[in-house]
Amino acid sequence: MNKKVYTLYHDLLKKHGEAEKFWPQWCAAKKTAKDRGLIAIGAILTQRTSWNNAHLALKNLKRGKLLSLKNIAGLTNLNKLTNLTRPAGFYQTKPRRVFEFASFVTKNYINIDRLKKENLRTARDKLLSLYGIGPETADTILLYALDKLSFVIDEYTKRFVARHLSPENITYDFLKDLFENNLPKKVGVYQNYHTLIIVDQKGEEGSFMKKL
DNA sequence: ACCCAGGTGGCCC
DNA sequence: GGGCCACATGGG
Repeated sequence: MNKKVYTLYHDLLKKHGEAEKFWPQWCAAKKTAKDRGLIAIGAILTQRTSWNNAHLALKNLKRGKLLSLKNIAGLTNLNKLTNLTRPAGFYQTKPRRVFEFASFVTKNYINIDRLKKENLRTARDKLLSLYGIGPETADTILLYALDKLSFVIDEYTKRFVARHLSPENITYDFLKDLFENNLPKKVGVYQNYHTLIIVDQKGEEGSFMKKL
């Protein structure tokens, strides 16, 4: 099973090509602090929600000048944030989750580029300590917003594993280790692999990195 | 009128 | 530590 993890990656590459071609505007080297904030906010908004609905909420935030961690952290109440993110559902929890994350970044790091400089283990532990950020959202933020070496285990990854591998167990940490222990330690590989797993199941349009 | 979608925290045992 | 459950919205 071990060797097969990397083999499957090459199969996906052969079938779909580099995932980066689907989101060239967000290649690691080109990402701005704004992009990183947007990706992190999107990661929270898409929890248990179709990307289309999260996308509607992101467009509302952009229109309302709230697609900004600093602006969100500066809010005195959550009314506007709640109304703009309503399409993403869970209006009683998601706005608060976004606000808590934005406050965490601005209070402790000033901006997300400073958080990016944090040690991976420390950053992950701190993200996990925040309200509404569990392992999947933390890893999504780490891998895509901060370009850190942290593989994402989501529903698509689990289906992919069930379909192509026969893991001893399917706990989050076991599957995360399965990928991380059998791949080159390269952020580009992690990002490409995870994105291709999704593209393989639902097509390019469904990619998390769809242009806003 | 159903059913589903890149989870999470709060229960309960 | 694991198994349930509520949570909200828009699209098929």
